[in-house]
Amino acid sequence: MTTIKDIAKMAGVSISTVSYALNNNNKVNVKTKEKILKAARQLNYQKNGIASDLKKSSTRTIALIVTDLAGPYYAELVKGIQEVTLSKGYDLLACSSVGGETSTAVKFLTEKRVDAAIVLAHNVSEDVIVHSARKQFPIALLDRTIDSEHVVSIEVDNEAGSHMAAEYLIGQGHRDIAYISGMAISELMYKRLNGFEKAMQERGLEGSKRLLQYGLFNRESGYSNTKMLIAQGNLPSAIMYANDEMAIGGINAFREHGIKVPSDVSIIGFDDIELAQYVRPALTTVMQPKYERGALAAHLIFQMLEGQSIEPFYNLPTKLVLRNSVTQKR
Amino acid sequence: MTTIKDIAKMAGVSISTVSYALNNNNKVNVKTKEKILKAARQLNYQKNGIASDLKKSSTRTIALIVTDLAGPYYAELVKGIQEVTLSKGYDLLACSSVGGETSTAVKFLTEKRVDAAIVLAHNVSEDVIVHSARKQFPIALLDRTIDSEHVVSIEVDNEAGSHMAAEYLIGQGHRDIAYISGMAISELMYKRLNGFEKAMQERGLEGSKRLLQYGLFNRESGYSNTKMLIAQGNLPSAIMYANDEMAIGGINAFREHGIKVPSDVSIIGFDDIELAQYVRPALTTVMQPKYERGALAAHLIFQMLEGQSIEPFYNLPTKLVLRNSVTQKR
DNA sequence: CTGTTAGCGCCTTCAT
DNA sequence: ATGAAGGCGCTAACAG
Repeated sequence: MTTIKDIAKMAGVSISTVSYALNNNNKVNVKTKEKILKAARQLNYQKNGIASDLKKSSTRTIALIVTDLAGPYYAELVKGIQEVTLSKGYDLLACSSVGGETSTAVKFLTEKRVDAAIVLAHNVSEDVIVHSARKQFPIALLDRTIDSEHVVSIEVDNEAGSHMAAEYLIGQGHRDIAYISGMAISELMYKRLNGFEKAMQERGLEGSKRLLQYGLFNRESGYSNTKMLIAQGNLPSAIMYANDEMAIGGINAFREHGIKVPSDVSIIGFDDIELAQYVRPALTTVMQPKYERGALAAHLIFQMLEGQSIEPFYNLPTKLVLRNSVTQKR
Repeated sequence: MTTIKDIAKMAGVSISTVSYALNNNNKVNVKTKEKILKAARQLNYQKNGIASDLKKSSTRTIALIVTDLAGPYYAELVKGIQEVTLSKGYDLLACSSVGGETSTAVKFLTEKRVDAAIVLAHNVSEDVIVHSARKQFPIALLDRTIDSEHVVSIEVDNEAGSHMAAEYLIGQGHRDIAYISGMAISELMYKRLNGFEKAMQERGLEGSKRLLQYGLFNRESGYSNTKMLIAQGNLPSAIMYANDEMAIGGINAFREHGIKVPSDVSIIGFDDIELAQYVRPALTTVMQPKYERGALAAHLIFQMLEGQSIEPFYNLPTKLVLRNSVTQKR
C-alpha cells in the first residue's frame, strides 16, 4: 500500500505538506499541490481511513444494529454470506451506496476499512472497483461481471433464465408477448432482455414482440409501465417482466382495471422473491439460487484472501417456478 | 476514555504486559493478569479497535455493499435513519448481532469503531448497552427501554396498540379471543400481551381468553402455534397475534385446514409489515410509524452528539389498519 | 514472565 | 508556504 510518505518522497516534499494538500488545505501552493496530486494518482494512493480515524478520534459513522442482517429482501443471499463469514471469524458489515461516489460504500471500498467486499450495488462505478481490488483486498461482484485481477463475479445465468421463461410462454401457446423492463442500465437486466429477444427470434416471433422500457426496476415502475400498456388497448396475451417487483406492480395495475391474471393476460417474473408466492395470483417466475450465490461469494473471498488462485467467473443456473400467473393460451 | 496506559499505571505494570494480559497471552503470570483484569474492569476499559486494526493492518471484517440498506423488512425505519444520517454527513453501517456477545454488533458497541449506535436487536444485553454508552457515544434504543445516561429509547406504544386491537375485536362482537405469541423475552412483546390482557379484563372477558406462547416470533412459530390451536378443536372466534409475521404463519395454517379467515376465525396482527397487505385475506393489523421512528432516532443521536440534553424517552402512537382478516361475529 | 521500544499511517502544532 | 516532530492506542519483536 502506498502511503503519504511515498507520495512525499515522489513529490519531493514533506509528509505534512502532502497531508495538507490531500485535505484541501488552501495553505499549499497550487503548483506544489498539483505535483502532489499527480504523484498520488500515479501511485494509486488510497487513504488509510483507520489511521485517520485513530488520529482524529472520530469515525463519523453510526452503527445500525439489527438482530440479523438477513431481512427478507436479500434474505437468502445475505444469509449465505453471513454464515460463511461468521464461521471464518470475520465480521460482516452492510453499508449502502446511496450518495454515489461520496457514499459510505465507496469510502469502504477505497479506504481499507475492511479486508474485502461483496458488491451488489450497480451504482458503484466499475472504476472504483477496479482501483480498489488488490491481493489484500479482493472483491466479489454479484451484480455484474468485470474482468480484473482480484475480482470474482458470481452471476446467475440471466440470459438463459429469461430464454427459458420465454420458451415456456411460447410453449403455452402465447405469441404476442410484451417485455416490460426499466431502462437497462445494468448488465444483468440487459441480459434478461436478451434472453427474451433471442427466444422470440428463434421462434420467428420477432415481429410480435413488444417492449416497454422506462424508469426503474421497482414496483412503481412496473405498475406505470403496465398502465401504459393497458392504455394503448390491444393487450398482449402474455407479459414478461424484468423482475418480480415489476411484475407485482403489473398485477396491481391489472387488478385496478378489472383485467384478470392469468385468464386475460399471463404474467411471468424473475428472481422469485419472497412476495412472489404471496401475491394473488401467485407469481410464476424464474428462480435464482440466492443462498448458494451468497455463500459462494463469501467462500471465494476467503480463498482469495488466502492467496489461492480461483476461477474468476461463475455462472449459476436458474429454474422455472410454476405458479398461477400463467395459463395456456386457447 | 481509558487506555491500556491507564491500566498499566493502575496495575503497576508496563503497557505491553497489559496488552498481553488482555489478549489472553498465557505468558503472563496468573496473578499479574488478575490484577490487570481487575484494573481494567474498574476503569471500565474498552479496547480501541481502530488502534488495534491500524497496528495489525487488518480489520477482519467484510463489507457487504448494497444499493440501499432499506430492504423491505426494516425498510421504512432504515430509510428514516439513513436520510438524516446522510444529511449530517455521517456514514451508516449495519451489522448483525448473530453470535451474541461475540457478534459484530457487540464489537461495534464496545470498541469505538463508530461514534454512536442505534439498536434494534433484543439479543444484545442491557449490560453491554449501559456500559458502552457515553457522552461521546450515545445510543438510541428501538427495541426496549433503558433508563441510563446517554441512552434514548424511542418506543411505540405497544400496550395501547394491543389494547386498541383487542377493543376492536370485542367491538366486533368477539368474546372468545386467543392470543398467540412467542415466549415473551422482549419487553415490547410483553407489553403487547399486556394491552390485550388489560382490554379483556376491563370487559370482564378474562375467563374466555386463551394464550399460546411458545418459541419465536416468526412465521414458522405462528404456523405451529396455530396448528396446535386447531388440533385442540373448539376454535376461538378471533385471534390476536403478537406480530404480523406470526399472523401470516397462522393464515397459512388455517388455509391448510380449510378453515376460512375471517368467516370462521378473525385474525389481527401487529406492525403492518409490507406483506400484510399482500397476503389473502389482507391482514388487519396495528400500524406503527416506522419511518418517523427511524428519523427520530437518528435526530436524537445527533442532538446527543452535539451535547444537547434531550428527553430520554419517546413513545409513538400506533394506528389500527382495517383490512379483511376480521369480520363481525354474528 | 515482564519491560523497552519501534512503529501502523495520518494529522496538526509549532517553528521556519 | 513548507517542514519537523509528537502523538492517537495498540501490538509484537526483542531484550532482559
